[in-house]
Amino acid sequence: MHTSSVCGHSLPESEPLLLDPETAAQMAALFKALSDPTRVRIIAALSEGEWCVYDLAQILEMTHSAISHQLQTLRALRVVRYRKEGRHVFYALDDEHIRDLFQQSLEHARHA
Amino acid sequence: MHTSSVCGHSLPESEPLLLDPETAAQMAALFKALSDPTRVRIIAALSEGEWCVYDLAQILEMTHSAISHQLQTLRALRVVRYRKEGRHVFYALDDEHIRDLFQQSLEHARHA
DNA sequence: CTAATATATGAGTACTTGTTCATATATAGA
DNA sequence: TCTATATATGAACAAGTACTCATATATTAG
Repeated sequence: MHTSSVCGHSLPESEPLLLDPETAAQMAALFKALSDPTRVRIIAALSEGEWCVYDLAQILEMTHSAISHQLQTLRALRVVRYRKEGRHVFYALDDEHIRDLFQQSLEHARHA
Repeated sequence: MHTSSVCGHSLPESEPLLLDPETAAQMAALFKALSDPTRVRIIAALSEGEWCVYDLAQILEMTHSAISHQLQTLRALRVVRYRKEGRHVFYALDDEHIRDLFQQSLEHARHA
């Protein structure tokens, strides 16, 4: 009978160890923004400056619709912000943290 | 007639700007490891030390099967390594970079 | 005004994913 | 050996996702 086996290892009793589900979900949502190749490429482009949907579609060689859908996803995640100028809508990174995560993992990918 | 509009903005010609699809896919795969709340909580626990499947299931209050399936996913992504000891299989973080990404986003989540 | 351009968005669809359930394998203890 | 324990794994299923296509909206040019 044992309700909290530790397989012979000792639990650090004062430590959190278990992330509360809410924080875990929040972190997972952030990483989800970067868990798709198209969004990674969009963020790569936006880390150089702001771009309109039209140019992003050309740069990534994808349809405007596909890009626009992904941008709505990134907007919902508060990763990007936008600015209207005439017929164009310019998108830019809104969250500095995303840029850090992106850069850090880019360096890792490049010599891994 | 224009095949490379820049919406009035100038392209930094010497810059990459566009991430090659292969690198983008590689980065997306890494972030995918952290894009699920269950995996985030597993990684949170493993960042404190190694744990066997049995204990992880108790800590997260989930079935052994669900935990085991996720661990196979993390193994495939080379995020965790394992060590057999008797009936138990102890898992630990294999990739130091994951710990960095995890810690960085945890700090962000905690005062965001 | 009309026509063209830039973007947004809903529906549809193929694909992926996270879990449960049942079952299989492996090790330890009696 | 037989039984209980620890983990792994395949099938099934519901939910989510990334795209295409068609269409809608908004702005500019003529």
